[in-house]
Amino acid sequence: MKLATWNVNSLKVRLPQVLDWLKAAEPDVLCLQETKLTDDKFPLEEIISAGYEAIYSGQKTYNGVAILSRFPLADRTEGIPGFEDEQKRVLSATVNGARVVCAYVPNGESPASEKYPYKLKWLDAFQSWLKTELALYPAMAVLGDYNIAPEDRDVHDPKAWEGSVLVTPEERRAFNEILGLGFKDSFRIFDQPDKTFTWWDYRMNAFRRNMGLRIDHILLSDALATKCTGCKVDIFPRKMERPSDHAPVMAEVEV
DNA sequence: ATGGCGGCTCGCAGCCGA
Repeated sequence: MKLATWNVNSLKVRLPQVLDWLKAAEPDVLCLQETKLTDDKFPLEEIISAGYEAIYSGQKTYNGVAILSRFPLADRTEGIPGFEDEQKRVLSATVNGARVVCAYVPNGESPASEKYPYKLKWLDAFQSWLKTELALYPAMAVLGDYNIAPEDRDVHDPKAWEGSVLVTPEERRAFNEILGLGFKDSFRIFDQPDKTFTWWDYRMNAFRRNMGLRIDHILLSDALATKCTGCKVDIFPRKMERPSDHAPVMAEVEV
């Protein structure tokens, strides 16, 4: 089963690219973030025509998550139970015996911003909830835009980024606490090319200069990680006209 | 060098992203 994640930065704008990528990459499950669509605007017909079913949790202008799947999606849940949040950032379902969580972690803006403690609180609630979920669902995949570059090798210029949001010790600690529950960063199970990133700023020709960060991740519970046969970032969509600033990531598990 | 680009909106300027 091929599991993928992609922050599309507006599904309205990126729908043609998403449909093209489904054909080219043939994921069985695709988690989308930043759909920026209310549920009544979700392009369900087009997704179904492409051979996928979909669940979605959206809002106007910001955030919004969706899961597309070639297999039936069961037991849909939305958000982090017990964590009050207007922002649509989490959606989960069971697919082919695996529990799939699609997450859009808050950005944080800057360590001085009030959005930064919100991000840390959010991550704390997310981690607590994942702990209880993992006990219920040993075969679990948590895919999404984590807005955290876990290590310096996930940053094009660690010195320039030092102290910035996405790379602070607190955010990295939160990421490692999730791993500590019993998850593996599927990308790091395998040898990977140096300077592999999933996000590049639209400005300053950042993509052409590969000035990027690896902030989109596929975490697999230990039970699924042992069945993982590969994980790759696909930078092809980032090269297209009017791209998302993020590239998709895809992992394969034998189930 | 705090800009840059691109998406959004009861738009024509200001917000948010990362």
